[in-house]
Amino acid sequence: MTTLTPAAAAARTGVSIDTLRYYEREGLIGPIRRSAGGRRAYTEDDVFWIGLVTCFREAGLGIADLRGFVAILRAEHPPQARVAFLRERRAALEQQVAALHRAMEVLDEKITYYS
Amino acid sequence: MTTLTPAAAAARTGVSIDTLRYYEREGLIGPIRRSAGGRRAYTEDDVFWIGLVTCFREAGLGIADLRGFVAILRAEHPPQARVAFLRERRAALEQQVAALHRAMEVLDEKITYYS
DNA sequence: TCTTGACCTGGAGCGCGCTCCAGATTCGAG
DNA sequence: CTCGAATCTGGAGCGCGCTCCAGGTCAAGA
Repeated sequence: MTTLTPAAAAARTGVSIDTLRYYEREGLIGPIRRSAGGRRAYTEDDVFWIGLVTCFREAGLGIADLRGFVAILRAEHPPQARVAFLRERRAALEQQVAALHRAMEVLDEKITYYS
Repeated sequence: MTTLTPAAAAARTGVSIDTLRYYEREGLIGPIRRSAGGRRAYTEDDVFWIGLVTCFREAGLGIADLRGFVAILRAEHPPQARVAFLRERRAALEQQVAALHRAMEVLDEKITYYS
Protein backbone atom coordinates (compact mmCIF):
# COMPACT_ATOMS: atom_id res chain seq x y z
CA MET A 1 0.00 0.00 0.00
CA THR A 2 1.19 3.47 -0.86
CA THR A 3 1.93 5.70 2.09
CA LEU A 4 3.12 9.23 2.66
CA THR A 5 6.12 10.60 4.51
CA PRO A 6 5.47 13.17 7.22
CA ALA A 7 6.47 15.98 4.87
CA ALA A 8 4.14 14.70 2.16
CA ALA A 9 1.26 14.24 4.59
CA ALA A 10 1.81 17.78 5.85
CA ALA A 11 1.77 19.11 2.29
CA ARG A 12 -1.37 17.17 1.40
CA THR A 13 -3.32 18.19 4.50
CA GLY A 14 -2.02 21.69 5.05
CA VAL A 15 -1.17 20.77 8.63
CA SER A 16 2.39 21.21 9.86
CA ILE A 17 4.54 18.17 10.72
CA ASP A 18 4.77 19.36 14.31
CA THR A 19 1.01 19.67 14.52
CA LEU A 20 0.52 16.20 13.04
CA ARG A 21 2.76 14.80 15.77
CA TYR A 22 0.89 16.86 18.34
CA TYR A 23 -2.48 15.53 17.13
CA GLU A 24 -1.13 12.00 17.33
CA ARG A 25 0.14 12.53 20.88
CA GLU A 26 -3.26 13.90 21.84
CA GLY A 27 -4.99 10.88 20.34
CA LEU A 28 -6.81 12.84 17.64
CA ILE A 29 -5.29 10.81 14.83
CA GLY A 30 -3.48 7.52 14.43
CA PRO A 31 -1.58 5.85 15.86
CA ILE A 32 0.29 6.21 12.59
CA ARG A 33 2.10 3.17 11.20
CA ARG A 34 5.88 3.22 11.30
CA SER A 35 8.52 2.07 8.85
CA ALA A 36 11.29 -0.28 9.89
CA GLY A 37 13.45 2.66 10.91
CA GLY A 38 10.70 4.24 13.00
CA ARG A 39 9.53 6.90 10.55
CA ARG A 40 5.83 7.58 10.25
CA ALA A 41 4.01 6.34 7.15
CA TYR A 42 0.64 8.03 6.63
CA THR A 43 -2.02 6.08 4.75
CA GLU A 44 -4.79 7.61 2.65
CA ASP A 45 -7.17 6.82 5.47
CA ASP A 46 -4.95 8.77 7.84
CA VAL A 47 -5.00 11.70 5.43
CA PHE A 48 -8.78 11.55 5.20
CA TRP A 49 -9.11 11.49 8.96
CA ILE A 50 -6.72 14.42 9.31
CA GLY A 51 -9.02 16.27 6.94
CA LEU A 52 -11.96 15.64 9.24
CA VAL A 53 -10.02 16.83 12.24
CA THR A 54 -8.97 19.96 10.38
CA CYS A 55 -12.56 20.61 9.35
CA PHE A 56 -13.68 20.53 12.96
CA ARG A 57 -10.74 22.57 14.19
CA GLU A 58 -11.59 25.27 11.65
CA ALA A 59 -15.12 25.22 12.97
CA GLY A 60 -13.73 26.07 16.39
CA LEU A 61 -13.91 22.72 18.19
CA GLY A 62 -11.24 22.24 20.83
CA ILE A 63 -8.80 19.38 21.18
CA ALA A 64 -10.89 17.82 23.95
CA ASP A 65 -14.03 17.95 21.78
CA LEU A 66 -12.13 16.25 19.00
CA ARG A 67 -10.96 13.54 21.36
CA GLY A 68 -14.60 12.90 22.18
CA PHE A 69 -15.36 12.71 18.48
CA VAL A 70 -12.60 10.17 17.97
CA ALA A 71 -13.92 8.02 20.80
CA ILE A 72 -17.40 8.17 19.27
CA LEU A 73 -16.38 7.21 15.79
CA ARG A 74 -14.25 4.38 17.11
CA ALA A 75 -17.45 2.94 18.53
CA GLU A 76 -16.21 3.10 22.08
CA HIS A 77 -19.65 4.25 23.17
CA PRO A 78 -23.21 2.91 22.89
CA PRO A 79 -25.17 4.13 19.83
CA GLN A 80 -27.49 6.49 21.66
CA ALA A 81 -24.52 8.18 23.34
CA ARG A 82 -22.97 8.68 19.92
CA VAL A 83 -26.01 10.37 18.45
CA ALA A 84 -26.47 12.45 21.60
CA PHE A 85 -22.88 13.63 21.44
CA LEU A 86 -23.13 14.45 17.75
CA ARG A 87 -26.37 16.38 18.18
CA GLU A 88 -24.91 18.30 21.08
CA ARG A 89 -21.89 19.31 19.01
CA ARG A 90 -24.17 20.27 16.16
CA ALA A 91 -26.24 22.49 18.45
CA ALA A 92 -23.06 24.20 19.64
CA LEU A 93 -22.10 24.92 16.04
CA GLU A 94 -25.54 26.41 15.40
CA GLN A 95 -25.07 28.69 18.38
CA GLN A 96 -21.79 29.79 16.92
CA VAL A 97 -23.39 30.49 13.55
CA ALA A 98 -25.97 32.61 15.35
CA ALA A 99 -23.23 34.57 17.11
CA LEU A 100 -21.55 35.18 13.78
CA HIS A 101 -24.77 36.42 12.24
CA ARG A 102 -25.30 38.84 15.10
CA ALA A 103 -21.82 40.23 14.59
CA MET A 104 -22.38 40.45 10.84
CA GLU A 105 -25.56 42.42 11.38
CA VAL A 106 -23.64 44.93 13.45
CA LEU A 107 -21.02 45.19 10.75
CA ASP A 108 -23.65 45.63 8.05
CA GLU A 109 -25.20 48.42 10.01
CA LYS A 110 -21.86 50.19 10.36
CA ILE A 111 -21.03 49.61 6.71
CA THR A 112 -24.33 51.17 5.69
CA TYR A 113 -23.73 54.05 8.04
CA TYR A 114 -20.25 54.80 6.68
CA SER A 115 -21.06 54.24 3.00
CA MET B 1 -26.17 60.88 35.12
CA THR B 2 -26.71 57.41 36.50
CA THR B 3 -23.69 55.17 36.42
CA LEU B 4 -22.83 51.63 37.42
CA THR B 5 -20.23 50.23 39.79
CA PRO B 6 -17.83 47.65 38.39
CA ALA B 7 -19.84 44.85 39.99
CA ALA B 8 -23.09 46.17 38.51
CA ALA B 9 -21.54 46.62 35.08
CA ALA B 10 -20.22 43.08 35.23
CA ALA B 11 -23.65 41.77 36.18
CA ARG B 12 -25.35 43.73 33.40
CA THR B 13 -22.93 42.69 30.67
CA GLY B 14 -22.06 39.18 31.76
CA VAL B 15 -18.39 40.07 31.58
CA SER B 16 -16.24 39.62 34.68
CA ILE B 17 -14.78 42.61 36.51
CA ASP B 18 -11.30 41.40 35.74
CA THR B 19 -12.12 41.12 32.07
CA LEU B 20 -13.64 44.60 32.02
CA ARG B 21 -10.39 45.96 33.43
CA TYR B 22 -8.47 43.89 30.92
CA TYR B 23 -10.53 45.26 28.01
CA GLU B 24 -9.94 48.77 29.27
CA ARG B 25 -6.18 48.22 29.53
CA GLU B 26 -6.21 46.86 25.99
CA GLY B 27 -8.09 49.89 24.76
CA LEU B 28 -11.22 47.98 23.73
CA ILE B 29 -13.47 50.02 25.99
CA GLY B 30 -13.35 53.28 27.85
CA PRO B 31 -11.43 54.93 29.28
CA ILE B 32 -14.05 54.60 31.98
CA ARG B 33 -14.87 57.66 34.09
CA ARG B 34 -13.73 57.57 37.69
CA SER B 35 -15.33 58.73 40.92
CA ALA B 36 -13.52 61.09 43.29
CA GLY B 37 -11.93 58.12 45.04
CA GLY B 38 -10.75 56.54 41.82
CA ARG B 39 -13.45 53.90 41.39
CA ARG B 40 -14.79 53.21 37.93
CA ALA B 41 -18.25 54.49 37.04
CA TYR B 42 -19.70 52.82 33.93
CA THR B 43 -22.22 54.81 31.90
CA GLU B 44 -25.01 53.29 29.82
CA ASP B 45 -22.95 54.10 26.76
CA ASP B 46 -20.08 52.08 28.23
CA VAL B 47 -22.43 49.18 28.85
CA PHE B 48 -23.69 49.37 25.26
CA TRP B 49 -20.17 49.40 23.92
CA ILE B 50 -19.20 46.45 26.10
CA GLY B 51 -22.14 44.65 24.53
CA LEU B 52 -20.72 45.30 21.07
CA VAL B 53 -17.30 44.08 22.12
CA THR B 54 -18.84 40.95 23.61
CA CYS B 55 -20.81 40.35 20.42
CA PHE B 56 -17.64 40.41 18.36
CA ARG B 57 -15.68 38.34 20.84
CA GLU B 58 -18.38 35.67 20.69
CA ALA B 59 -18.09 35.74 16.92
CA GLY B 60 -14.42 34.84 17.32
CA LEU B 61 -12.71 38.17 16.68
CA GLY B 62 -9.44 38.61 18.52
CA ILE B 63 -8.40 41.45 20.80
CA ALA B 64 -6.29 43.00 18.05
CA ASP B 65 -9.24 42.93 15.62
CA LEU B 66 -11.37 44.63 18.22
CA ARG B 67 -8.76 47.30 18.72
CA GLY B 68 -8.96 47.97 15.00
CA PHE B 69 -12.71 48.22 15.27
CA VAL B 70 -12.42 50.73 18.10
CA ALA B 71 -10.04 52.85 16.07
CA ILE B 72 -12.46 52.77 13.13
CA LEU B 73 -15.52 53.76 15.09
CA ARG B 74 -13.62 56.55 16.76
CA ALA B 75 -13.12 57.97 13.31
CA GLU B 76 -9.37 57.80 13.54
CA HIS B 77 -9.25 56.70 9.93
CA PRO B 78 -10.45 58.07 6.58
CA PRO B 79 -13.93 56.92 5.51
CA GLN B 80 -12.82 54.54 2.76
CA ALA B 81 -10.44 52.82 5.16
CA ARG B 82 -13.32 52.34 7.58
CA VAL B 83 -15.57 50.69 5.05
CA ALA B 84 -12.71 48.57 3.73
CA PHE B 85 -11.89 47.36 7.22
CA LEU B 86 -15.51 46.57 7.99
CA ARG B 87 -16.01 44.67 4.73
CA GLU B 88 -12.83 42.72 5.34
CA ARG B 89 -14.01 41.68 8.79
CA ARG B 90 -17.37 40.75 7.37
CA ALA B 91 -15.76 38.54 4.75
CA ALA B 92 -13.75 36.79 7.47
CA LEU B 93 -16.97 36.10 9.37
CA GLU B 94 -18.54 34.65 6.24
CA GLN B 95 -15.56 32.35 5.86
CA GLN B 96 -16.08 31.22 9.41
CA VAL B 97 -19.76 30.56 8.77
CA ALA B 98 -18.76 28.45 5.78
CA ALA B 99 -16.33 26.46 7.95
CA LEU B 100 -19.10 25.85 10.46
CA HIS B 101 -21.45 24.65 7.76
CA ARG B 102 -18.87 22.23 6.46
CA ALA B 103 -18.44 20.78 9.95
CA MET B 104 -22.20 20.60 10.42
CA GLU B 105 -22.55 18.65 7.19
CA VAL B 106 -20.07 16.10 8.45
CA LEU B 107 -21.95 15.84 11.73
CA ASP B 108 -25.27 15.46 9.91
CA GLU B 109 -23.83 12.65 7.87
CA LYS B 110 -22.61 10.85 10.98
CA ILE B 111 -25.89 11.45 12.77
CA THR B 112 -27.77 9.93 9.86
CA TYR B 113 -25.38 7.02 9.78
CA TYR B 114 -25.74 6.26 13.47
CA SER B 115 -29.48 6.85 13.71
C1' DT C 1 31.95 5.28 2.54
C1' DC C 2 30.65 9.85 3.35
C1' DT C 3 27.44 13.44 3.34
C1' DT C 4 23.21 15.55 3.59
C1' DG C 5 18.75 16.04 4.78
C1' DA C 6 14.47 14.20 6.53
C1' DC C 7 12.87 12.38 10.68
C1' DC C 8 12.88 10.85 15.62
C1' DT C 9 11.94 12.04 20.93
C1' DG C 10 11.21 14.76 24.97
C1' DG C 11 10.65 18.92 26.54
C1' DA C 12 10.79 24.00 26.56
C1' DG C 13 8.68 28.26 24.77
C1' DC C 14 5.07 31.25 23.02
C1' DG C 15 0.86 34.22 22.04
C1' DC C 16 -3.75 34.70 23.39
C1' DG C 17 -7.31 35.80 26.56
C1' DC C 18 -8.27 35.90 30.45
C1' DT C 19 -7.95 34.97 35.80
C1' DC C 20 -6.04 35.41 40.18
C1' DC C 21 -3.32 37.47 43.85
C1' DA C 22 -1.17 40.79 47.26
C1' DG C 23 -1.25 44.81 49.39
C1' DA C 24 -3.24 49.29 49.65
C1' DT C 25 -7.35 52.39 49.39
C1' DT C 26 -12.20 53.84 49.62
C1' DC C 27 -16.92 53.57 50.77
C1' DG C 28 -21.19 52.78 53.22
C1' DA C 29 -23.66 50.79 57.08
C1' DG C 30 -24.04 50.77 62.02
C1' DC D 1 -15.47 56.27 64.22
C1' DT D 2 -15.12 51.51 63.07
C1' DC D 3 -15.52 47.70 60.35
C1' DG D 4 -16.11 44.93 56.38
C1' DA D 5 -17.06 44.80 51.60
C1' DA D 6 -15.85 46.61 47.24
C1' DT D 7 -12.38 48.40 44.50
C1' DC D 8 -7.77 49.86 43.18
C1' DT D 9 -2.88 48.67 40.85
C1' DG D 10 0.78 45.93 39.00
C1' DG D 11 2.10 41.76 38.02
C1' DA D 12 2.11 36.65 38.13
C1' DG D 13 -0.19 32.42 36.59
C1' DC D 14 -2.89 29.46 33.60
C1' DG D 15 -5.00 26.52 29.81
C1' DC D 16 -5.01 26.06 25.01
C1' DG D 17 -2.94 24.96 20.71
C1' DC D 18 0.52 24.87 18.70
C1' DT D 19 5.75 25.76 17.52
C1' DC D 20 10.50 25.32 18.13
C1' DC D 21 14.79 23.25 19.71
C1' DA D 22 18.64 20.00 20.91
C1' DG D 23 20.67 15.96 20.28
C1' DG D 24 20.46 11.75 18.07
C1' DT D 25 18.94 8.22 14.15
C1' DC D 26 18.01 6.79 9.48
C1' DA D 27 18.27 6.74 4.36
C1' DA D 28 19.54 7.85 -0.28
C1' DG D 29 22.76 9.91 -3.58
C1' DA D 30 27.79 10.96 -5.04
